[in-house]
Amino acid sequence: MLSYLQPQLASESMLAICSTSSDESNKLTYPNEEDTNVHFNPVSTGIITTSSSARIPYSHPHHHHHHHHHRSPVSFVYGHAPTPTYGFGFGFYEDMSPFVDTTRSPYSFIHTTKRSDPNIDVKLENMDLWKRFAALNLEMIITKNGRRMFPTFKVSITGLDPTSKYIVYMDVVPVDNHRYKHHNSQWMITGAAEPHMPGRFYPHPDSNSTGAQLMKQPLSFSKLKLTNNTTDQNGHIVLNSMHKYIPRLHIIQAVSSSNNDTKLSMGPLDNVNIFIFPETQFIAVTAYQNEDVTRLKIDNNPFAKGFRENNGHANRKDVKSVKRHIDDEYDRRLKCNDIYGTPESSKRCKSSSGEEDQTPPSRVVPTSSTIDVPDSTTPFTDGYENQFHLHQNQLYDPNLYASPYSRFAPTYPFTYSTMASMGPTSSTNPFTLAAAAASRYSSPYTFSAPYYQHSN
DNA sequence: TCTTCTGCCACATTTGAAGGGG
DNA sequence: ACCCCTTCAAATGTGGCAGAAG
Repeated sequence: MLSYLQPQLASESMLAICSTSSDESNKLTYPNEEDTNVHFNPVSTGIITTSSSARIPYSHPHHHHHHHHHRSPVSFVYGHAPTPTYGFGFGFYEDMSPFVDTTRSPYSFIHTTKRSDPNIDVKLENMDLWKRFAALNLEMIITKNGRRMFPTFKVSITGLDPTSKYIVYMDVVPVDNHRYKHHNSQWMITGAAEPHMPGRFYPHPDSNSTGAQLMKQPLSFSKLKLTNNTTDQNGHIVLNSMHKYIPRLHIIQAVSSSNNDTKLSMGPLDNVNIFIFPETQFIAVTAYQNEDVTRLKIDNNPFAKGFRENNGHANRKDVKSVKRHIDDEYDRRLKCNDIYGTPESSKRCKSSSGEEDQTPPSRVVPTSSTIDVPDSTTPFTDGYENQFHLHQNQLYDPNLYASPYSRFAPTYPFTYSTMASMGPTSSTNPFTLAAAAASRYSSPYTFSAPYYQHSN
């Protein structure tokens, strides 16, 4: 492995990252049980953050003494998630009781695989909604052409270097090695999982931005799509139906190329930060299994308003009713038009980014975020091709990294065909490289080594 | 038989081009 | 010319449903 690396990158840190598929390396990357002095106790009164990711001090395997100042006063317990035998609980909890209601737990564990910059913190924006779904066992529809996630994965980031540029992207990885089925209103395991198709990474539209820009407003991954089409050519994330997954957020600090200020490149893999929110776990399905999940989606997803009770499908085949509905819509638009003069109403009537309307119908007043939150997707050109083109021209300097990683790329079967036609091959695509990098310290099947943060 | 998947549908939002006023 | 707002229509995002597929 070492011989594949360019000299300047064949650092000790690279060693640690590249070899983590083994148990030995896990001990290097994660604090092991000897490092902890607090045992996980679910009955404890300790309450930790539930809306924000916990801070995990990262200690370089070979430089512990250099990084002690990064350790937070919080103690951690390293727990190996037991293999769940039934239910849809969250890892460790299944040890104690099946079908855990995650919303009642005062704990939240962070399932992070790497956090190289301890200053970076990430908060899941719509945590309340995620938790309501998690309590029901969230299902995400996957389709041949790709389906968006709902709720939308939306985060706000703090602690970035304001002037440095970052690459921010998402992927979705298996939570366990099981295939599930829904039977008698319950999820249960039916067998072993199908192999996961790795390497599909979704770069955030604002990825080519400075830390200041990225921290300015929440980052929404609303346009990410999930598919079950293994031959997908659109760069969507490929999942297996009836399998359990969790999204991951990756933040990589970019490094300026020395001879060209406008080109940036992914830094050493040391700069990778990964964040996982257990509340965002879901089972991929081609059709909803639990009607409570369906109901909650309909009630909160603006695109599904047509299925809401009072204007919903009970009347869909009633022509008169449909016409009346259309007239109502016309009236509504007229009203909207009527009050366009006031700035406030103007904003409300303007198109919003959709996921902002996640308030249940019973809740009348939207939060101030409806008005204040900028649409982070504005500069998005809505095409992976353009994104990669952007990276090719402005962000990614192939000369800097093509060589060390090109040896890794062949281990990844997937290539962006659209990307290939743009110039760089999969071996020089920064996101393919990132995928290879990420997989080296976190194979989807070995990442069941969660941390449970426990307040002191 | 049973479970899972697909295509099409009605209803809704979003987008972006075109037009108008300042 | 420019910018901001409005309008409008096409594109796109939803879950239901029936039947196909396995």
